[in-house]
Amino acid sequence: MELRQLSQFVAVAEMQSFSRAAERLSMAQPPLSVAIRKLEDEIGVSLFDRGARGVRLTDAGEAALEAARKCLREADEVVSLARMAAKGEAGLLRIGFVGSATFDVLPRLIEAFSERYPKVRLDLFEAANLELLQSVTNGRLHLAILRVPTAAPAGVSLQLIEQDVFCIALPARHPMAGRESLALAELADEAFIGYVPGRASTLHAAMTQLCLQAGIMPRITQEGVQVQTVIGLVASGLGVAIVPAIHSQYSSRRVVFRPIRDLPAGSVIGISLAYPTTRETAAARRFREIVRALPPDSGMGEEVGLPRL
Amino acid sequence: MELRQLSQFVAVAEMQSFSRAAERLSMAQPPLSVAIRKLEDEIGVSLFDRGARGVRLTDAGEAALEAARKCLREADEVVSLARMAAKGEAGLLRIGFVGSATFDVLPRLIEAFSERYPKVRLDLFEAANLELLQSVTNGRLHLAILRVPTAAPAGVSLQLIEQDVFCIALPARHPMAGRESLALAELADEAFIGYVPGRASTLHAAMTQLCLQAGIMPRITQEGVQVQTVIGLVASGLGVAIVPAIHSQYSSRRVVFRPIRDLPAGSVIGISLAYPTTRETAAARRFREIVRALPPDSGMGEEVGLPRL
DNA sequence: ATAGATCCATACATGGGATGTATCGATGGA
DNA sequence: TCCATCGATACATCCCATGTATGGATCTAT
Repeated sequence: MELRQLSQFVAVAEMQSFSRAAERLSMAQPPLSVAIRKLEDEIGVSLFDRGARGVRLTDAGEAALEAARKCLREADEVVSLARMAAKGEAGLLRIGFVGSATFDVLPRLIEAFSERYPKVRLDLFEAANLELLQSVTNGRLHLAILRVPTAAPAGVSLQLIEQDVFCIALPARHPMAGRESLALAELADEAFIGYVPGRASTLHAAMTQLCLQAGIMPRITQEGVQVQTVIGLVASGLGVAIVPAIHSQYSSRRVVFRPIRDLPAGSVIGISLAYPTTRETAAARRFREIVRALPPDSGMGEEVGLPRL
Repeated sequence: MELRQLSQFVAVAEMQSFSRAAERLSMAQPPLSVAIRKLEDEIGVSLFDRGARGVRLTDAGEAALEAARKCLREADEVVSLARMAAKGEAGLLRIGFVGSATFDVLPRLIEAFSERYPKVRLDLFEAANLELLQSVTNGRLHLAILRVPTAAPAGVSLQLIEQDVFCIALPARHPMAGRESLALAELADEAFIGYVPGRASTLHAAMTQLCLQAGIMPRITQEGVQVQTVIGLVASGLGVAIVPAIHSQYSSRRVVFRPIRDLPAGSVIGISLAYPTTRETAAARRFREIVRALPPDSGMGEEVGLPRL
């Protein structure tokens, strides 16, 4: 059985006539009769009752008609999906992300991308920066959303999604909570909430370097992996923390966020997209296009004079 | 594009090799390569990355693979449905029924039939006896479940589903409610709930004949179409009624049912299946087989000495 | 009632395409 | 460096889908 026969079957069923169906199919009537007869022979049941004034579907034909239409639609879908996938408008996209992205970046990107390319299935995996970069390198992931600055291995490129600066998070009852801005040196004697070096290594490294440049050695009493966890510990009054300013818009009354005065120019953090420089799939390129077109989120970053990366 | 090409595409995708796929398809490798190449040309995108150690699906191929499998399954479904429909195991069955059937017969039959032949869609229509018989005659209905005795037109046969006898329904507070059985003559002066002649003509005629044979002329004060309605009127104390004994098992405390003493042998009522003697569809025959095999419902009919029709 | 129109089936010829055989070229492993 | 493996190419063959011509059955109209 072939699709051609199914088209012919549907045409005859809809036209209720071999002659008119043949006309619609741009073919002569006799070969159409032969083709339908062969189809019937193959299935083993007759699909039409032949009358002198046209044909009518048998019960078997009636039962098979819908399935035949569905089969033809599915065949069109094969072509459509293949063509769309070649343009990156269908298929599968495996994206890894760091925990920080779940907070704001990931839902925004997914919503924007899925609206534009609904036929692309997104498979999402959470992991740490290092593992994400490895997965992009060996092809297990098409894209990764990770913390920068980070050292990208050869063959992996980075595209900035969103840049940000550090700010200070203080408990609302902290003596310095009323100040408009703070220098890091003023916090030299405070208890700090830091980042777990292994699992939030980018933030850990950036914070350490920032403190080094400010000439302080922070006394770290607690460590968190997620920024939200760190802020939660600050809210509990356990200490102060250095956090990405973007997080300032989502927090409780128990915490205040203050810009860092005299922030060194190089201490910029952000979220980037990692993608294979070569072997990038079409869908991944579409995703990057969406990211590029998306307006950046308006956090505190711009208020505090966000430098360009 | 043809189903053969889709099978070949799926085979190559699953085997990840042209040679092995060709073997599975019982064909030589070169024509398989040519066929896939033609498919790719037609779609306009390449489906495989050819390597020296086999082939791998491209993103487009990956996206199209599932649709291709679904298309092939649907093609099988076409054959399967046609064959099953020819045996009456799939397709559509239009069945008409009288209101009395909704009460017990219809749900039992539908459940039994649908369990055995789940691929047959049942379309159900309620109508009166006369209209049902016309619809069976002109083919609008494949089967009809109706009240007997009835005069079937030429070309329509009847198959008994369930036979029953009349019994007396009395309000529970009626003076004669305590009697074990009643003769119709004893009710000569009672107010009767009857049946609307036009819309419950079989019951009306059977009741009329029964009273005629008993030598009484019932004083009918109310009329109902549905037996349940008539019983409801009896429950309200508006009179007594002659109803099919099968209904005795489903009623309230306000009504009692008593056998009719000296019931004439010919006064048997029932529910039958009407079907076209010729031009009966296979599915209709399957339905009648199910009906024949189904055990009869155990109502009061047997207790009062149900005669055979 | 009969002639014509309509519609599907049959018979036969033809051309395109699916398949097979033989062979080549490329790639990876020993 | 040689060999094995795998897919691509070239060419021949045969099947089958299609077209043309025609027959047979049924319905309609005069």
